[in-house]
Amino acid sequence: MFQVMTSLAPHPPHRPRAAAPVHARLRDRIVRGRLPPGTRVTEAGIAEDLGVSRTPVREAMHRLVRDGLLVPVDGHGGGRTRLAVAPMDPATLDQLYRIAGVLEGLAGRAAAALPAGRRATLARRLQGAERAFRATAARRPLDYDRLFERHDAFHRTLVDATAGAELKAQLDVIRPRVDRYEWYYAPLVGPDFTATYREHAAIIQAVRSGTPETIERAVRANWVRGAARMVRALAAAGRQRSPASASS
Amino acid sequence: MFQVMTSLAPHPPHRPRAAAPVHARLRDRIVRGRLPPGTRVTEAGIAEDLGVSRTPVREAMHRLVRDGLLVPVDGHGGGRTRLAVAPMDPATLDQLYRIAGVLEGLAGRAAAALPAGRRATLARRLQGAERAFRATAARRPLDYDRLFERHDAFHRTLVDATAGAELKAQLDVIRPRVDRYEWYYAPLVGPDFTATYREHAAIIQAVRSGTPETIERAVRANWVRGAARMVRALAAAGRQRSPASASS
DNA sequence: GGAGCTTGAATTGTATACGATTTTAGGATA
DNA sequence: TATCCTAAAATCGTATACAATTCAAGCTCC
Repeated sequence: MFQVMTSLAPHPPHRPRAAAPVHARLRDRIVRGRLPPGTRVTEAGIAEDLGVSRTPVREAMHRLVRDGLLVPVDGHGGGRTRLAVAPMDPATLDQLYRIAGVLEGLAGRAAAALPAGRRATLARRLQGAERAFRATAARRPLDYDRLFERHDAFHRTLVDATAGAELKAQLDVIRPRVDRYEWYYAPLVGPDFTATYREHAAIIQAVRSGTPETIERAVRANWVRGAARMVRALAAAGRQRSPASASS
Repeated sequence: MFQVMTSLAPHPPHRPRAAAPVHARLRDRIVRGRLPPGTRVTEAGIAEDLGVSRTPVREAMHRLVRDGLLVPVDGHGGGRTRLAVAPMDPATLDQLYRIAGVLEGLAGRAAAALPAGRRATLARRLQGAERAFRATAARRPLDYDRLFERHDAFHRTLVDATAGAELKAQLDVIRPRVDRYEWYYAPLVGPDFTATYREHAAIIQAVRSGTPETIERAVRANWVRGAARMVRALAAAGRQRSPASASS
């Protein structure tokens, strides 16, 4: 009887839309690593933690399963589904980034069909987003939180201007997972981002005056090569840790 | 007290997994057109109709929103979300098919990386699926239900053999919507499917001995041209109905 | 001392009660 | 007759109760 409204509004006996905030908070916790891969998550636990009943938590957890951030765990044959934070591995990373690449590539193609004025505007906006990204990447100490936002903003600028509602929705489905890998492993890839600069510049140039194929190729290359960089950095970090773990 | 167990098992007081069947049944009703676009759907109505409580219905409806088969309707500013069966229009059709094209194209690329034996097996299986498709398409009267299954089987054969789990999941997200358009408009496109035969043959040939790019192009062309055929047939049907509606 | 069984705790899935807000129908009035 | 106001119905979001199943620990028996 005492855990009601421990977290939100002052006293309203009715809190509309608790499910959305719960989903957002849980998603962020997973994406930012506060809930590491493999962590078991229970409805009652989260409900008590966030001060709401199981109902909205349940809804949020089902959405997170669809987002690919929670996965059913255990064989436990015909029983109910126990959930845990989805694992992370290089193979999944590669798949995810290729998917993001073809989807965003498809969005990019549409830039070539834009009227000249809007196309130029888009190129200018991308240039601005890229300038902000580079500025943040050049700062020391490196603020990876802000850098993540800037990088996201660059890609969103392109997608918002070119993708239809269906494509945006489709991109929204994988974005949380992609974001999680970005959040975890960007520090391993940095602090040198010249390869990213080059690829972003190619995208901007293609948007400015390229064919649909040129734009698509540039966008896809950025994602595929980004994944490769990340996998390489991951393997390097693993090699570094490997001997240490053998000695201890 | 009397509407309990009006529909399912003999007497089990507990029906595990009511949500999944509800989702499946509702999805099929929408895909097959028994719930036409624009139909308003309420939790209580479906619950009574299927003989379960609102809870699993609510879960199913939320999934259907994510599937894009139900959409929030009405402005009604800050209120709750009223749901209706999503509308259908040529622009959405085009977007969806392009998305399916790039995703399945990405899957197809992986066929080129298969060991020679499995690659040949896949080509043979595709050939078999295509043969079954053509046989069904040649029968009169045309059984569009069966034809739908055969067509689906061809594409599934490719995807199952080449796509990773992430890509399959991504394809599952748009499949219901694509299926709905197929179901509604395939009869308008038929009964001549020679263009589809040609494109499928190109896919099989590319899978047999093409480069990743060749395969991807063939798969994408099939989807993009399929959408174009459907939009054209739709416009033709509209032109036919248009004068009639003006006269009546 | 070890293996199998039994009981209890934990957890999910479903049903239902309740509150709040929007929509809509009906009536009164200008 | 049209419009505005009022009240009731409809509907969604949340909380909670209950059923059922699984997992684990402890106990008994060989």
